[in-house]
Amino acid sequence: MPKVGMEPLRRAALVTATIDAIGAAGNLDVTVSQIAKRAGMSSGLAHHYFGGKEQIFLAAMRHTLVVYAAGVRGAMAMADTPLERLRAIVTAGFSSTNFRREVIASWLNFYVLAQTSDEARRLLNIYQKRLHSNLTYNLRPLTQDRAPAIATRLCGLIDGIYLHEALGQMRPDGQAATAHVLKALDLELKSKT
Amino acid sequence: MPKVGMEPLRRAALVTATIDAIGAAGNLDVTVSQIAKRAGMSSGLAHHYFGGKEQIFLAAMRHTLVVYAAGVRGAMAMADTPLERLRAIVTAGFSSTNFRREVIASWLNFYVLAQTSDEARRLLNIYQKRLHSNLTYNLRPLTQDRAPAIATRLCGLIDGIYLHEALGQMRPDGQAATAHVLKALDLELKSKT
DNA sequence: AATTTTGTTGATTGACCAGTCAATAAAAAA
DNA sequence: TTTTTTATTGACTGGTCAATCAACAAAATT
Repeated sequence: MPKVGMEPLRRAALVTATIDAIGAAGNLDVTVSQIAKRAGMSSGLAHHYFGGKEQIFLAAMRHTLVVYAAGVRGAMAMADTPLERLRAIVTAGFSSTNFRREVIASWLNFYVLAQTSDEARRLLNIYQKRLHSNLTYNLRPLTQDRAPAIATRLCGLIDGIYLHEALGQMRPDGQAATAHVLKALDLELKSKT
Repeated sequence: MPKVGMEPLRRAALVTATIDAIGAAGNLDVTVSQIAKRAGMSSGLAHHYFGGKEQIFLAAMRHTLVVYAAGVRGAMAMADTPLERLRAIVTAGFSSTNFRREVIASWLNFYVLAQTSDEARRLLNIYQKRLHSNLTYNLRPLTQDRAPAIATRLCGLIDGIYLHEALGQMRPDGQAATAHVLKALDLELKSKT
């Protein structure tokens, strides 16, 4: 049976299976066997490729972040002005790819993981720093030295609304979420102080 | 040794021990024995009073919410105008009581618990609804029918900034957090649409 | 004084699971 | 062809832990 060149396929399968499993369980109490089964292989193989459970989680987290970053970059590339780019950043974060139940559940659990795992915290800080700096950079021409503070508020609002949608009993509504953040952006831009 | 009337004392000790233990561990992988030891009793007794692990967590969550709600009520009672009450709500949420590492860590983990436990989700929804309705009620005289939407954004911002402080490597800064939310409130109030 | 209620412990049980390992086999390299 | 590398499995081990239980003891009730 062994076909050569399986490693990347297996790793990818495990990563998406992990996100699905976390989404299904709602927490990180997911066994390696469950993940492996979902990915169509034995638990031994999962250990073989990733070494341990935490490394599987971290790989899933990295993947989530990479997908998110790619979405933001893609959306920004289509925009010509700072304002359009700001809108693109917000919209991309609430796009259907990043705003599915399983992905949201994963984020929530990564937050918790970041409290104990240095690597998880590092990854989360990269995301937060990048979001903040993307916003600041594009806010600068519009708001000068107020840009960093505004970016901080927008970051908070984005993550907060994300959280709210995650916990609300209703199906996550990316449209409404986006509209709220854009409204806040609007208010910030109109203000002179 | 058995002194009568211990039940309420034991329950209270277990609840605070649970919050401390979650804060120390950073997640819900806290054993009943650890909690019991921290509260100065045997694991059997913890089971005796609460029945099971999840119920201990839920009791801790209820306690956190009760303390939070009391803080908000207390701060609101000192205020005379809607605007002052709005400021009180925001400030109370970031007060030193609610803005300690262990409490923040507990909140984060309660978010995760809410994904699997109906009772946890119910409790969290109560908190969210109450916050939203407190804000809406006091925003109404100032902003009429825009109040609910503004309240939604403020809720999001509060929770989002709370989250950010929880995950940042620095010591949580309630002052700065409060200032950001109040600034956003200010912008919303100045806007005519 | 006898009985019931309340408080308390720590051992035990039964289940679960991460990580290891020996075994097997196809493919690639020597 | 022999050897090495890569792929794969599932059984096994050692450890952990939630929940239960028998036993003991003080206080309250009868």
